[in-house]
Amino acid sequence: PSDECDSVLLLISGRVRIYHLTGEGKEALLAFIDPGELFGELTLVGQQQREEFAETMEKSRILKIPKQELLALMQEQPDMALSLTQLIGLRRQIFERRLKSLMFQSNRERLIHLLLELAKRYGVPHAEGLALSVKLSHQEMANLIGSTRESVTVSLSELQREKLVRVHRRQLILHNLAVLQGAVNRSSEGFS
Amino acid sequence: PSDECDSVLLLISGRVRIYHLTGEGKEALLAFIDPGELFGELTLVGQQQREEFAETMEKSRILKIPKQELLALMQEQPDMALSLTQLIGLRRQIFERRLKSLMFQSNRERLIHLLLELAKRYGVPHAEGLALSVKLSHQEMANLIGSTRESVTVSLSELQREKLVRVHRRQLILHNLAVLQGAVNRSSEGFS
DNA sequence: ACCAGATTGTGAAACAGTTCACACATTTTT
DNA sequence: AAAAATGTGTGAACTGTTTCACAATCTGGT
Repeated sequence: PSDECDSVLLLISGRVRIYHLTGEGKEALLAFIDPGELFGELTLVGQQQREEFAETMEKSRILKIPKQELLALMQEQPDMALSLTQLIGLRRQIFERRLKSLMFQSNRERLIHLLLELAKRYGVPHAEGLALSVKLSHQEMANLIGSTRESVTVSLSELQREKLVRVHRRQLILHNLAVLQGAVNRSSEGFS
Repeated sequence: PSDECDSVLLLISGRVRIYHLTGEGKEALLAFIDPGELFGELTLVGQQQREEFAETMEKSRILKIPKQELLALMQEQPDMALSLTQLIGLRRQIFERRLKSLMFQSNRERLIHLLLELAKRYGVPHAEGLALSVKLSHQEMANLIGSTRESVTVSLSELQREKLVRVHRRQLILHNLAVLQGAVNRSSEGFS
């Protein structure tokens, strides 16, 4: 934050974490950026100052795109404008869902919600279910769901005991997507 | 939700609440829509099904804009596309901030954060500070910050005792914006 | 000005989650 | 293959928040 704010960033290779630091030094993890993804895109909608930190997690190559150029491009190419709108909107949906999950759900439910979101993005087929192609520490998961390392450890072992999840060598495998879904929704499956 | 999803809504007059129901019947209040504001706009970014409920809080007039028409308009008028992007992005920022606030802040801090956000949107000058032009019950505030009615009552009276806030006849007056800000930020005021 | 309904204040008990502290295991470095 | 660093498991004490229950108070409608 407090950095200039006149460009959008495109990650070419590597990995970036977007996070925010709390007063008490806790870290609220907001997003991971994967290669080919844009970030810092809210500068386009008039954000004057960045609100969070971005940090590379490994050696990364980043392309800086001046805001003005991108705005000009959007003017000329309606399709470009549309895709950017979609990008922003899609991420907004993700934040909205996380917000709902955080508002009234228990620690365990929030963890399940996280696993399901990760599955959408990083899920790869696997003999025993769906494997996640990212390796996160309990601490990182805690930072994603607004909880503590210890609580994640507990909830996660609980899920393992219930055979809903397995952890092999730091890799997560979700066994029963349907049951996990059910454990989180319990309502909202809409019936008008 | 589970309703058709091929149009964006524009509120002409009245008031709308956007909310989500938890499994245990709790209500997560996501947003208020005021006259002149769009809602249900995420259908533009490919949302196939609505994820939350929208309910009028008073007699309201609503204009339904078919998604196709709006998309066509965006193609023709780049400015239109841009404003829509901005709308979506602006609201995303609000959700992001709420998320951060929810992640690791206490009940009291979340309430303060809410008051400050409300001040931005509904604040009107007042002899003793800034008055909010909306009247919310404690229950509604609780539903906005993912807490309970009783906790809001307690935190709010605490703030009154500290002379940071006053409630007149259901109307909130914030006395000391700066102190309230400080009570919530405590960090993140960026120093690069 | 009244009454009915909604909203607010408050305290005791229960609970979920955090914190702290330390043992144990796994991964990475040299 | 050690050694160092990082990550995980677990229990006891503590804390903040929720829940429940009820009294007190506002507020809008007639």
